[in-house]
Amino acid sequence: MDNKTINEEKVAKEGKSLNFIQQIIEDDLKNNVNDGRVLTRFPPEPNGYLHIGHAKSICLNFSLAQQYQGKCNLRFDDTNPVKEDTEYVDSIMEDIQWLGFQWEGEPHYTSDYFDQLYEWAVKLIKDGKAYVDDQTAEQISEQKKSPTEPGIESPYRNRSVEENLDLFERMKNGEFKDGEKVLRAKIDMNSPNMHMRDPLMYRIMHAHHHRTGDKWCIYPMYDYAHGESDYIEGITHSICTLEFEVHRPLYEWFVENITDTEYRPKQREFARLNLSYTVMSKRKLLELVKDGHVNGWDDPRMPTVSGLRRRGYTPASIRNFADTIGVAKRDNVIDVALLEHCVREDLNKTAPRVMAVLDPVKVVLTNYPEEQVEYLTCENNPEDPEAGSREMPFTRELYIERDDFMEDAPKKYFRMTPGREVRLKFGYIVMCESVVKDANGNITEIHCTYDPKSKSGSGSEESKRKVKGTLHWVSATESIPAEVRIYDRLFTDEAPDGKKGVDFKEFLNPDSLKILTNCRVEPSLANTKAEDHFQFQRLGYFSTDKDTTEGKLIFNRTVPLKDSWSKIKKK
RNA sequence: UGUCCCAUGGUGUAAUGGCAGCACUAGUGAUUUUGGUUCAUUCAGUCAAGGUUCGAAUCCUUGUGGGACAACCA
Repeated sequence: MDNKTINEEKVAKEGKSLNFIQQIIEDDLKNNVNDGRVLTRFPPEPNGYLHIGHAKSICLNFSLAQQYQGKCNLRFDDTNPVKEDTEYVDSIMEDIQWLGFQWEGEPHYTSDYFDQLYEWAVKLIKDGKAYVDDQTAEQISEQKKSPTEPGIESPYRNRSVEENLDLFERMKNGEFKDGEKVLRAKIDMNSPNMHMRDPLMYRIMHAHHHRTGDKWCIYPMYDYAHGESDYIEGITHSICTLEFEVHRPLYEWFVENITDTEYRPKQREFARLNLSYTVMSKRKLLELVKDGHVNGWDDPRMPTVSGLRRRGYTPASIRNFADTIGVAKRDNVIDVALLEHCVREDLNKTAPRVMAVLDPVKVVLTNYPEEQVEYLTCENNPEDPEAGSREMPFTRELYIERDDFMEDAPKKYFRMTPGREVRLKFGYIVMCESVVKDANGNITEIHCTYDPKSKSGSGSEESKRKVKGTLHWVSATESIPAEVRIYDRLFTDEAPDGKKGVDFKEFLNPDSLKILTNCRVEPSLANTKAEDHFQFQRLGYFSTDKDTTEGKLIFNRTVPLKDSWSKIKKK
């Protein structure tokens, strides 16, 4: 498929400037660094579902590869068996492909490299650059001291190579319990960079690994495994988020001390995505799921890839979003309005227009023949001439939106009110003559007359008459019932997790989900399938939910249309 | 009283010593059988002080502000 985004086209057309990572790559290419190859990688830990922040990283890594005739690997960073599971492996692969990307060859796993990593650890021991420490986690942590004071060397730091080799092998063979021993790199306990104060390389974990089973009871730490894995795969540009910046010297130390070639993978860091009105940390998202504030990881209010997908976001809109927000090193909070803009921009061009009435009130055309069903031609998408048209039934009894009628309307109300003409989209001009109310004064029926000569597209004088309002509608007798789920932002505060001492759940929006069960949609929607996208005329973009069955249609509102009327109304 | 990173309209991002631009948001107007779209248009920015230079958002110095780092997590 063509993954070119709107922005990439703009770059080509306008010669837009490069982000700092593209500049680094172009410099490397110019200097023939690593033979002018570009190989990036997306390295998730399979311990949860992907969110929009991961999507940014995915788009970055895969797009860079595409742009520079390179490749992008997928590598599952599975060095901690107690947190990881194949369930996540599968969902991650599905999300990446749904976004429109394909990794190079088979997926890789850090666990594929456990043998090699072990061998290199042995080499580091032999070179006097690693040692086995018998101390507890607490002791080791204490000796590291704080960033402002020098650390203390472990009493086991100067064990002989032979003893270290023997102990490390016995660690591997399962002779010790969890926590009894670790392997540490021998670097510098006085380094101002805490990560260089003899970091752990291996810990003992008698745990079942989702891929290597019970083969191993020692597992490498991220810092040791990541750079070496990049090295094994021949990654040229290892792009990660800002918090790993201080890890970089260690990343380079590990690669430097096992290689005898010129090649070096290059770690570079960019600022992670933050979205207003959203939390992004795995821990908090998990909390929302576990405590039942949302209905699972793919709840349409979640910022997960699967949640956005179910909400009705398209892959193109997310790719475009990632492109539009750019890549830089300063901390940022992107306005969710930009995400919403991106999906409207895409759906406006692609989503078929249909008629749906979410809060119906009955309209009776008193001068329209009973029993008559007339089929009106409706344009599927004014933005896309190729989209064609469909026929929609028009009858004496109709439904319109309760919001679209007012008994005493202000001047600027361009909808139905007694004595003012409005057009029913694709149909006739009608005028309200009277209303019928129940005992409580609620309107139950609106009686109108229609102008038979005003039919849309008939070419008559009356059909060309301008009236101020155009309403959407469905036939009362021919339309079908549906449930519509209206979503609002999950949090009421711009920065729900940015408040010290306040739990982010304090800011949960109690009205983030409204379920409307009384909706009516035009009959052409009878055969809609999950993940179909529509514009409900005048209302917004909607997507068919996966819970839809033959007898029960369910739609999710992706995002409402921009609405200048609600702003006028407030004034 | 450490090391590292960062600082451009409300938000995000460009300008690589030479006209501070683009997008989103907000406002206004035109078009419109969607109060949508589209088009036009307005508001709004270089953290501060000093230095180098013909010329500084950009280079230097010193501040100020924000962030990361002290998991047997990644």
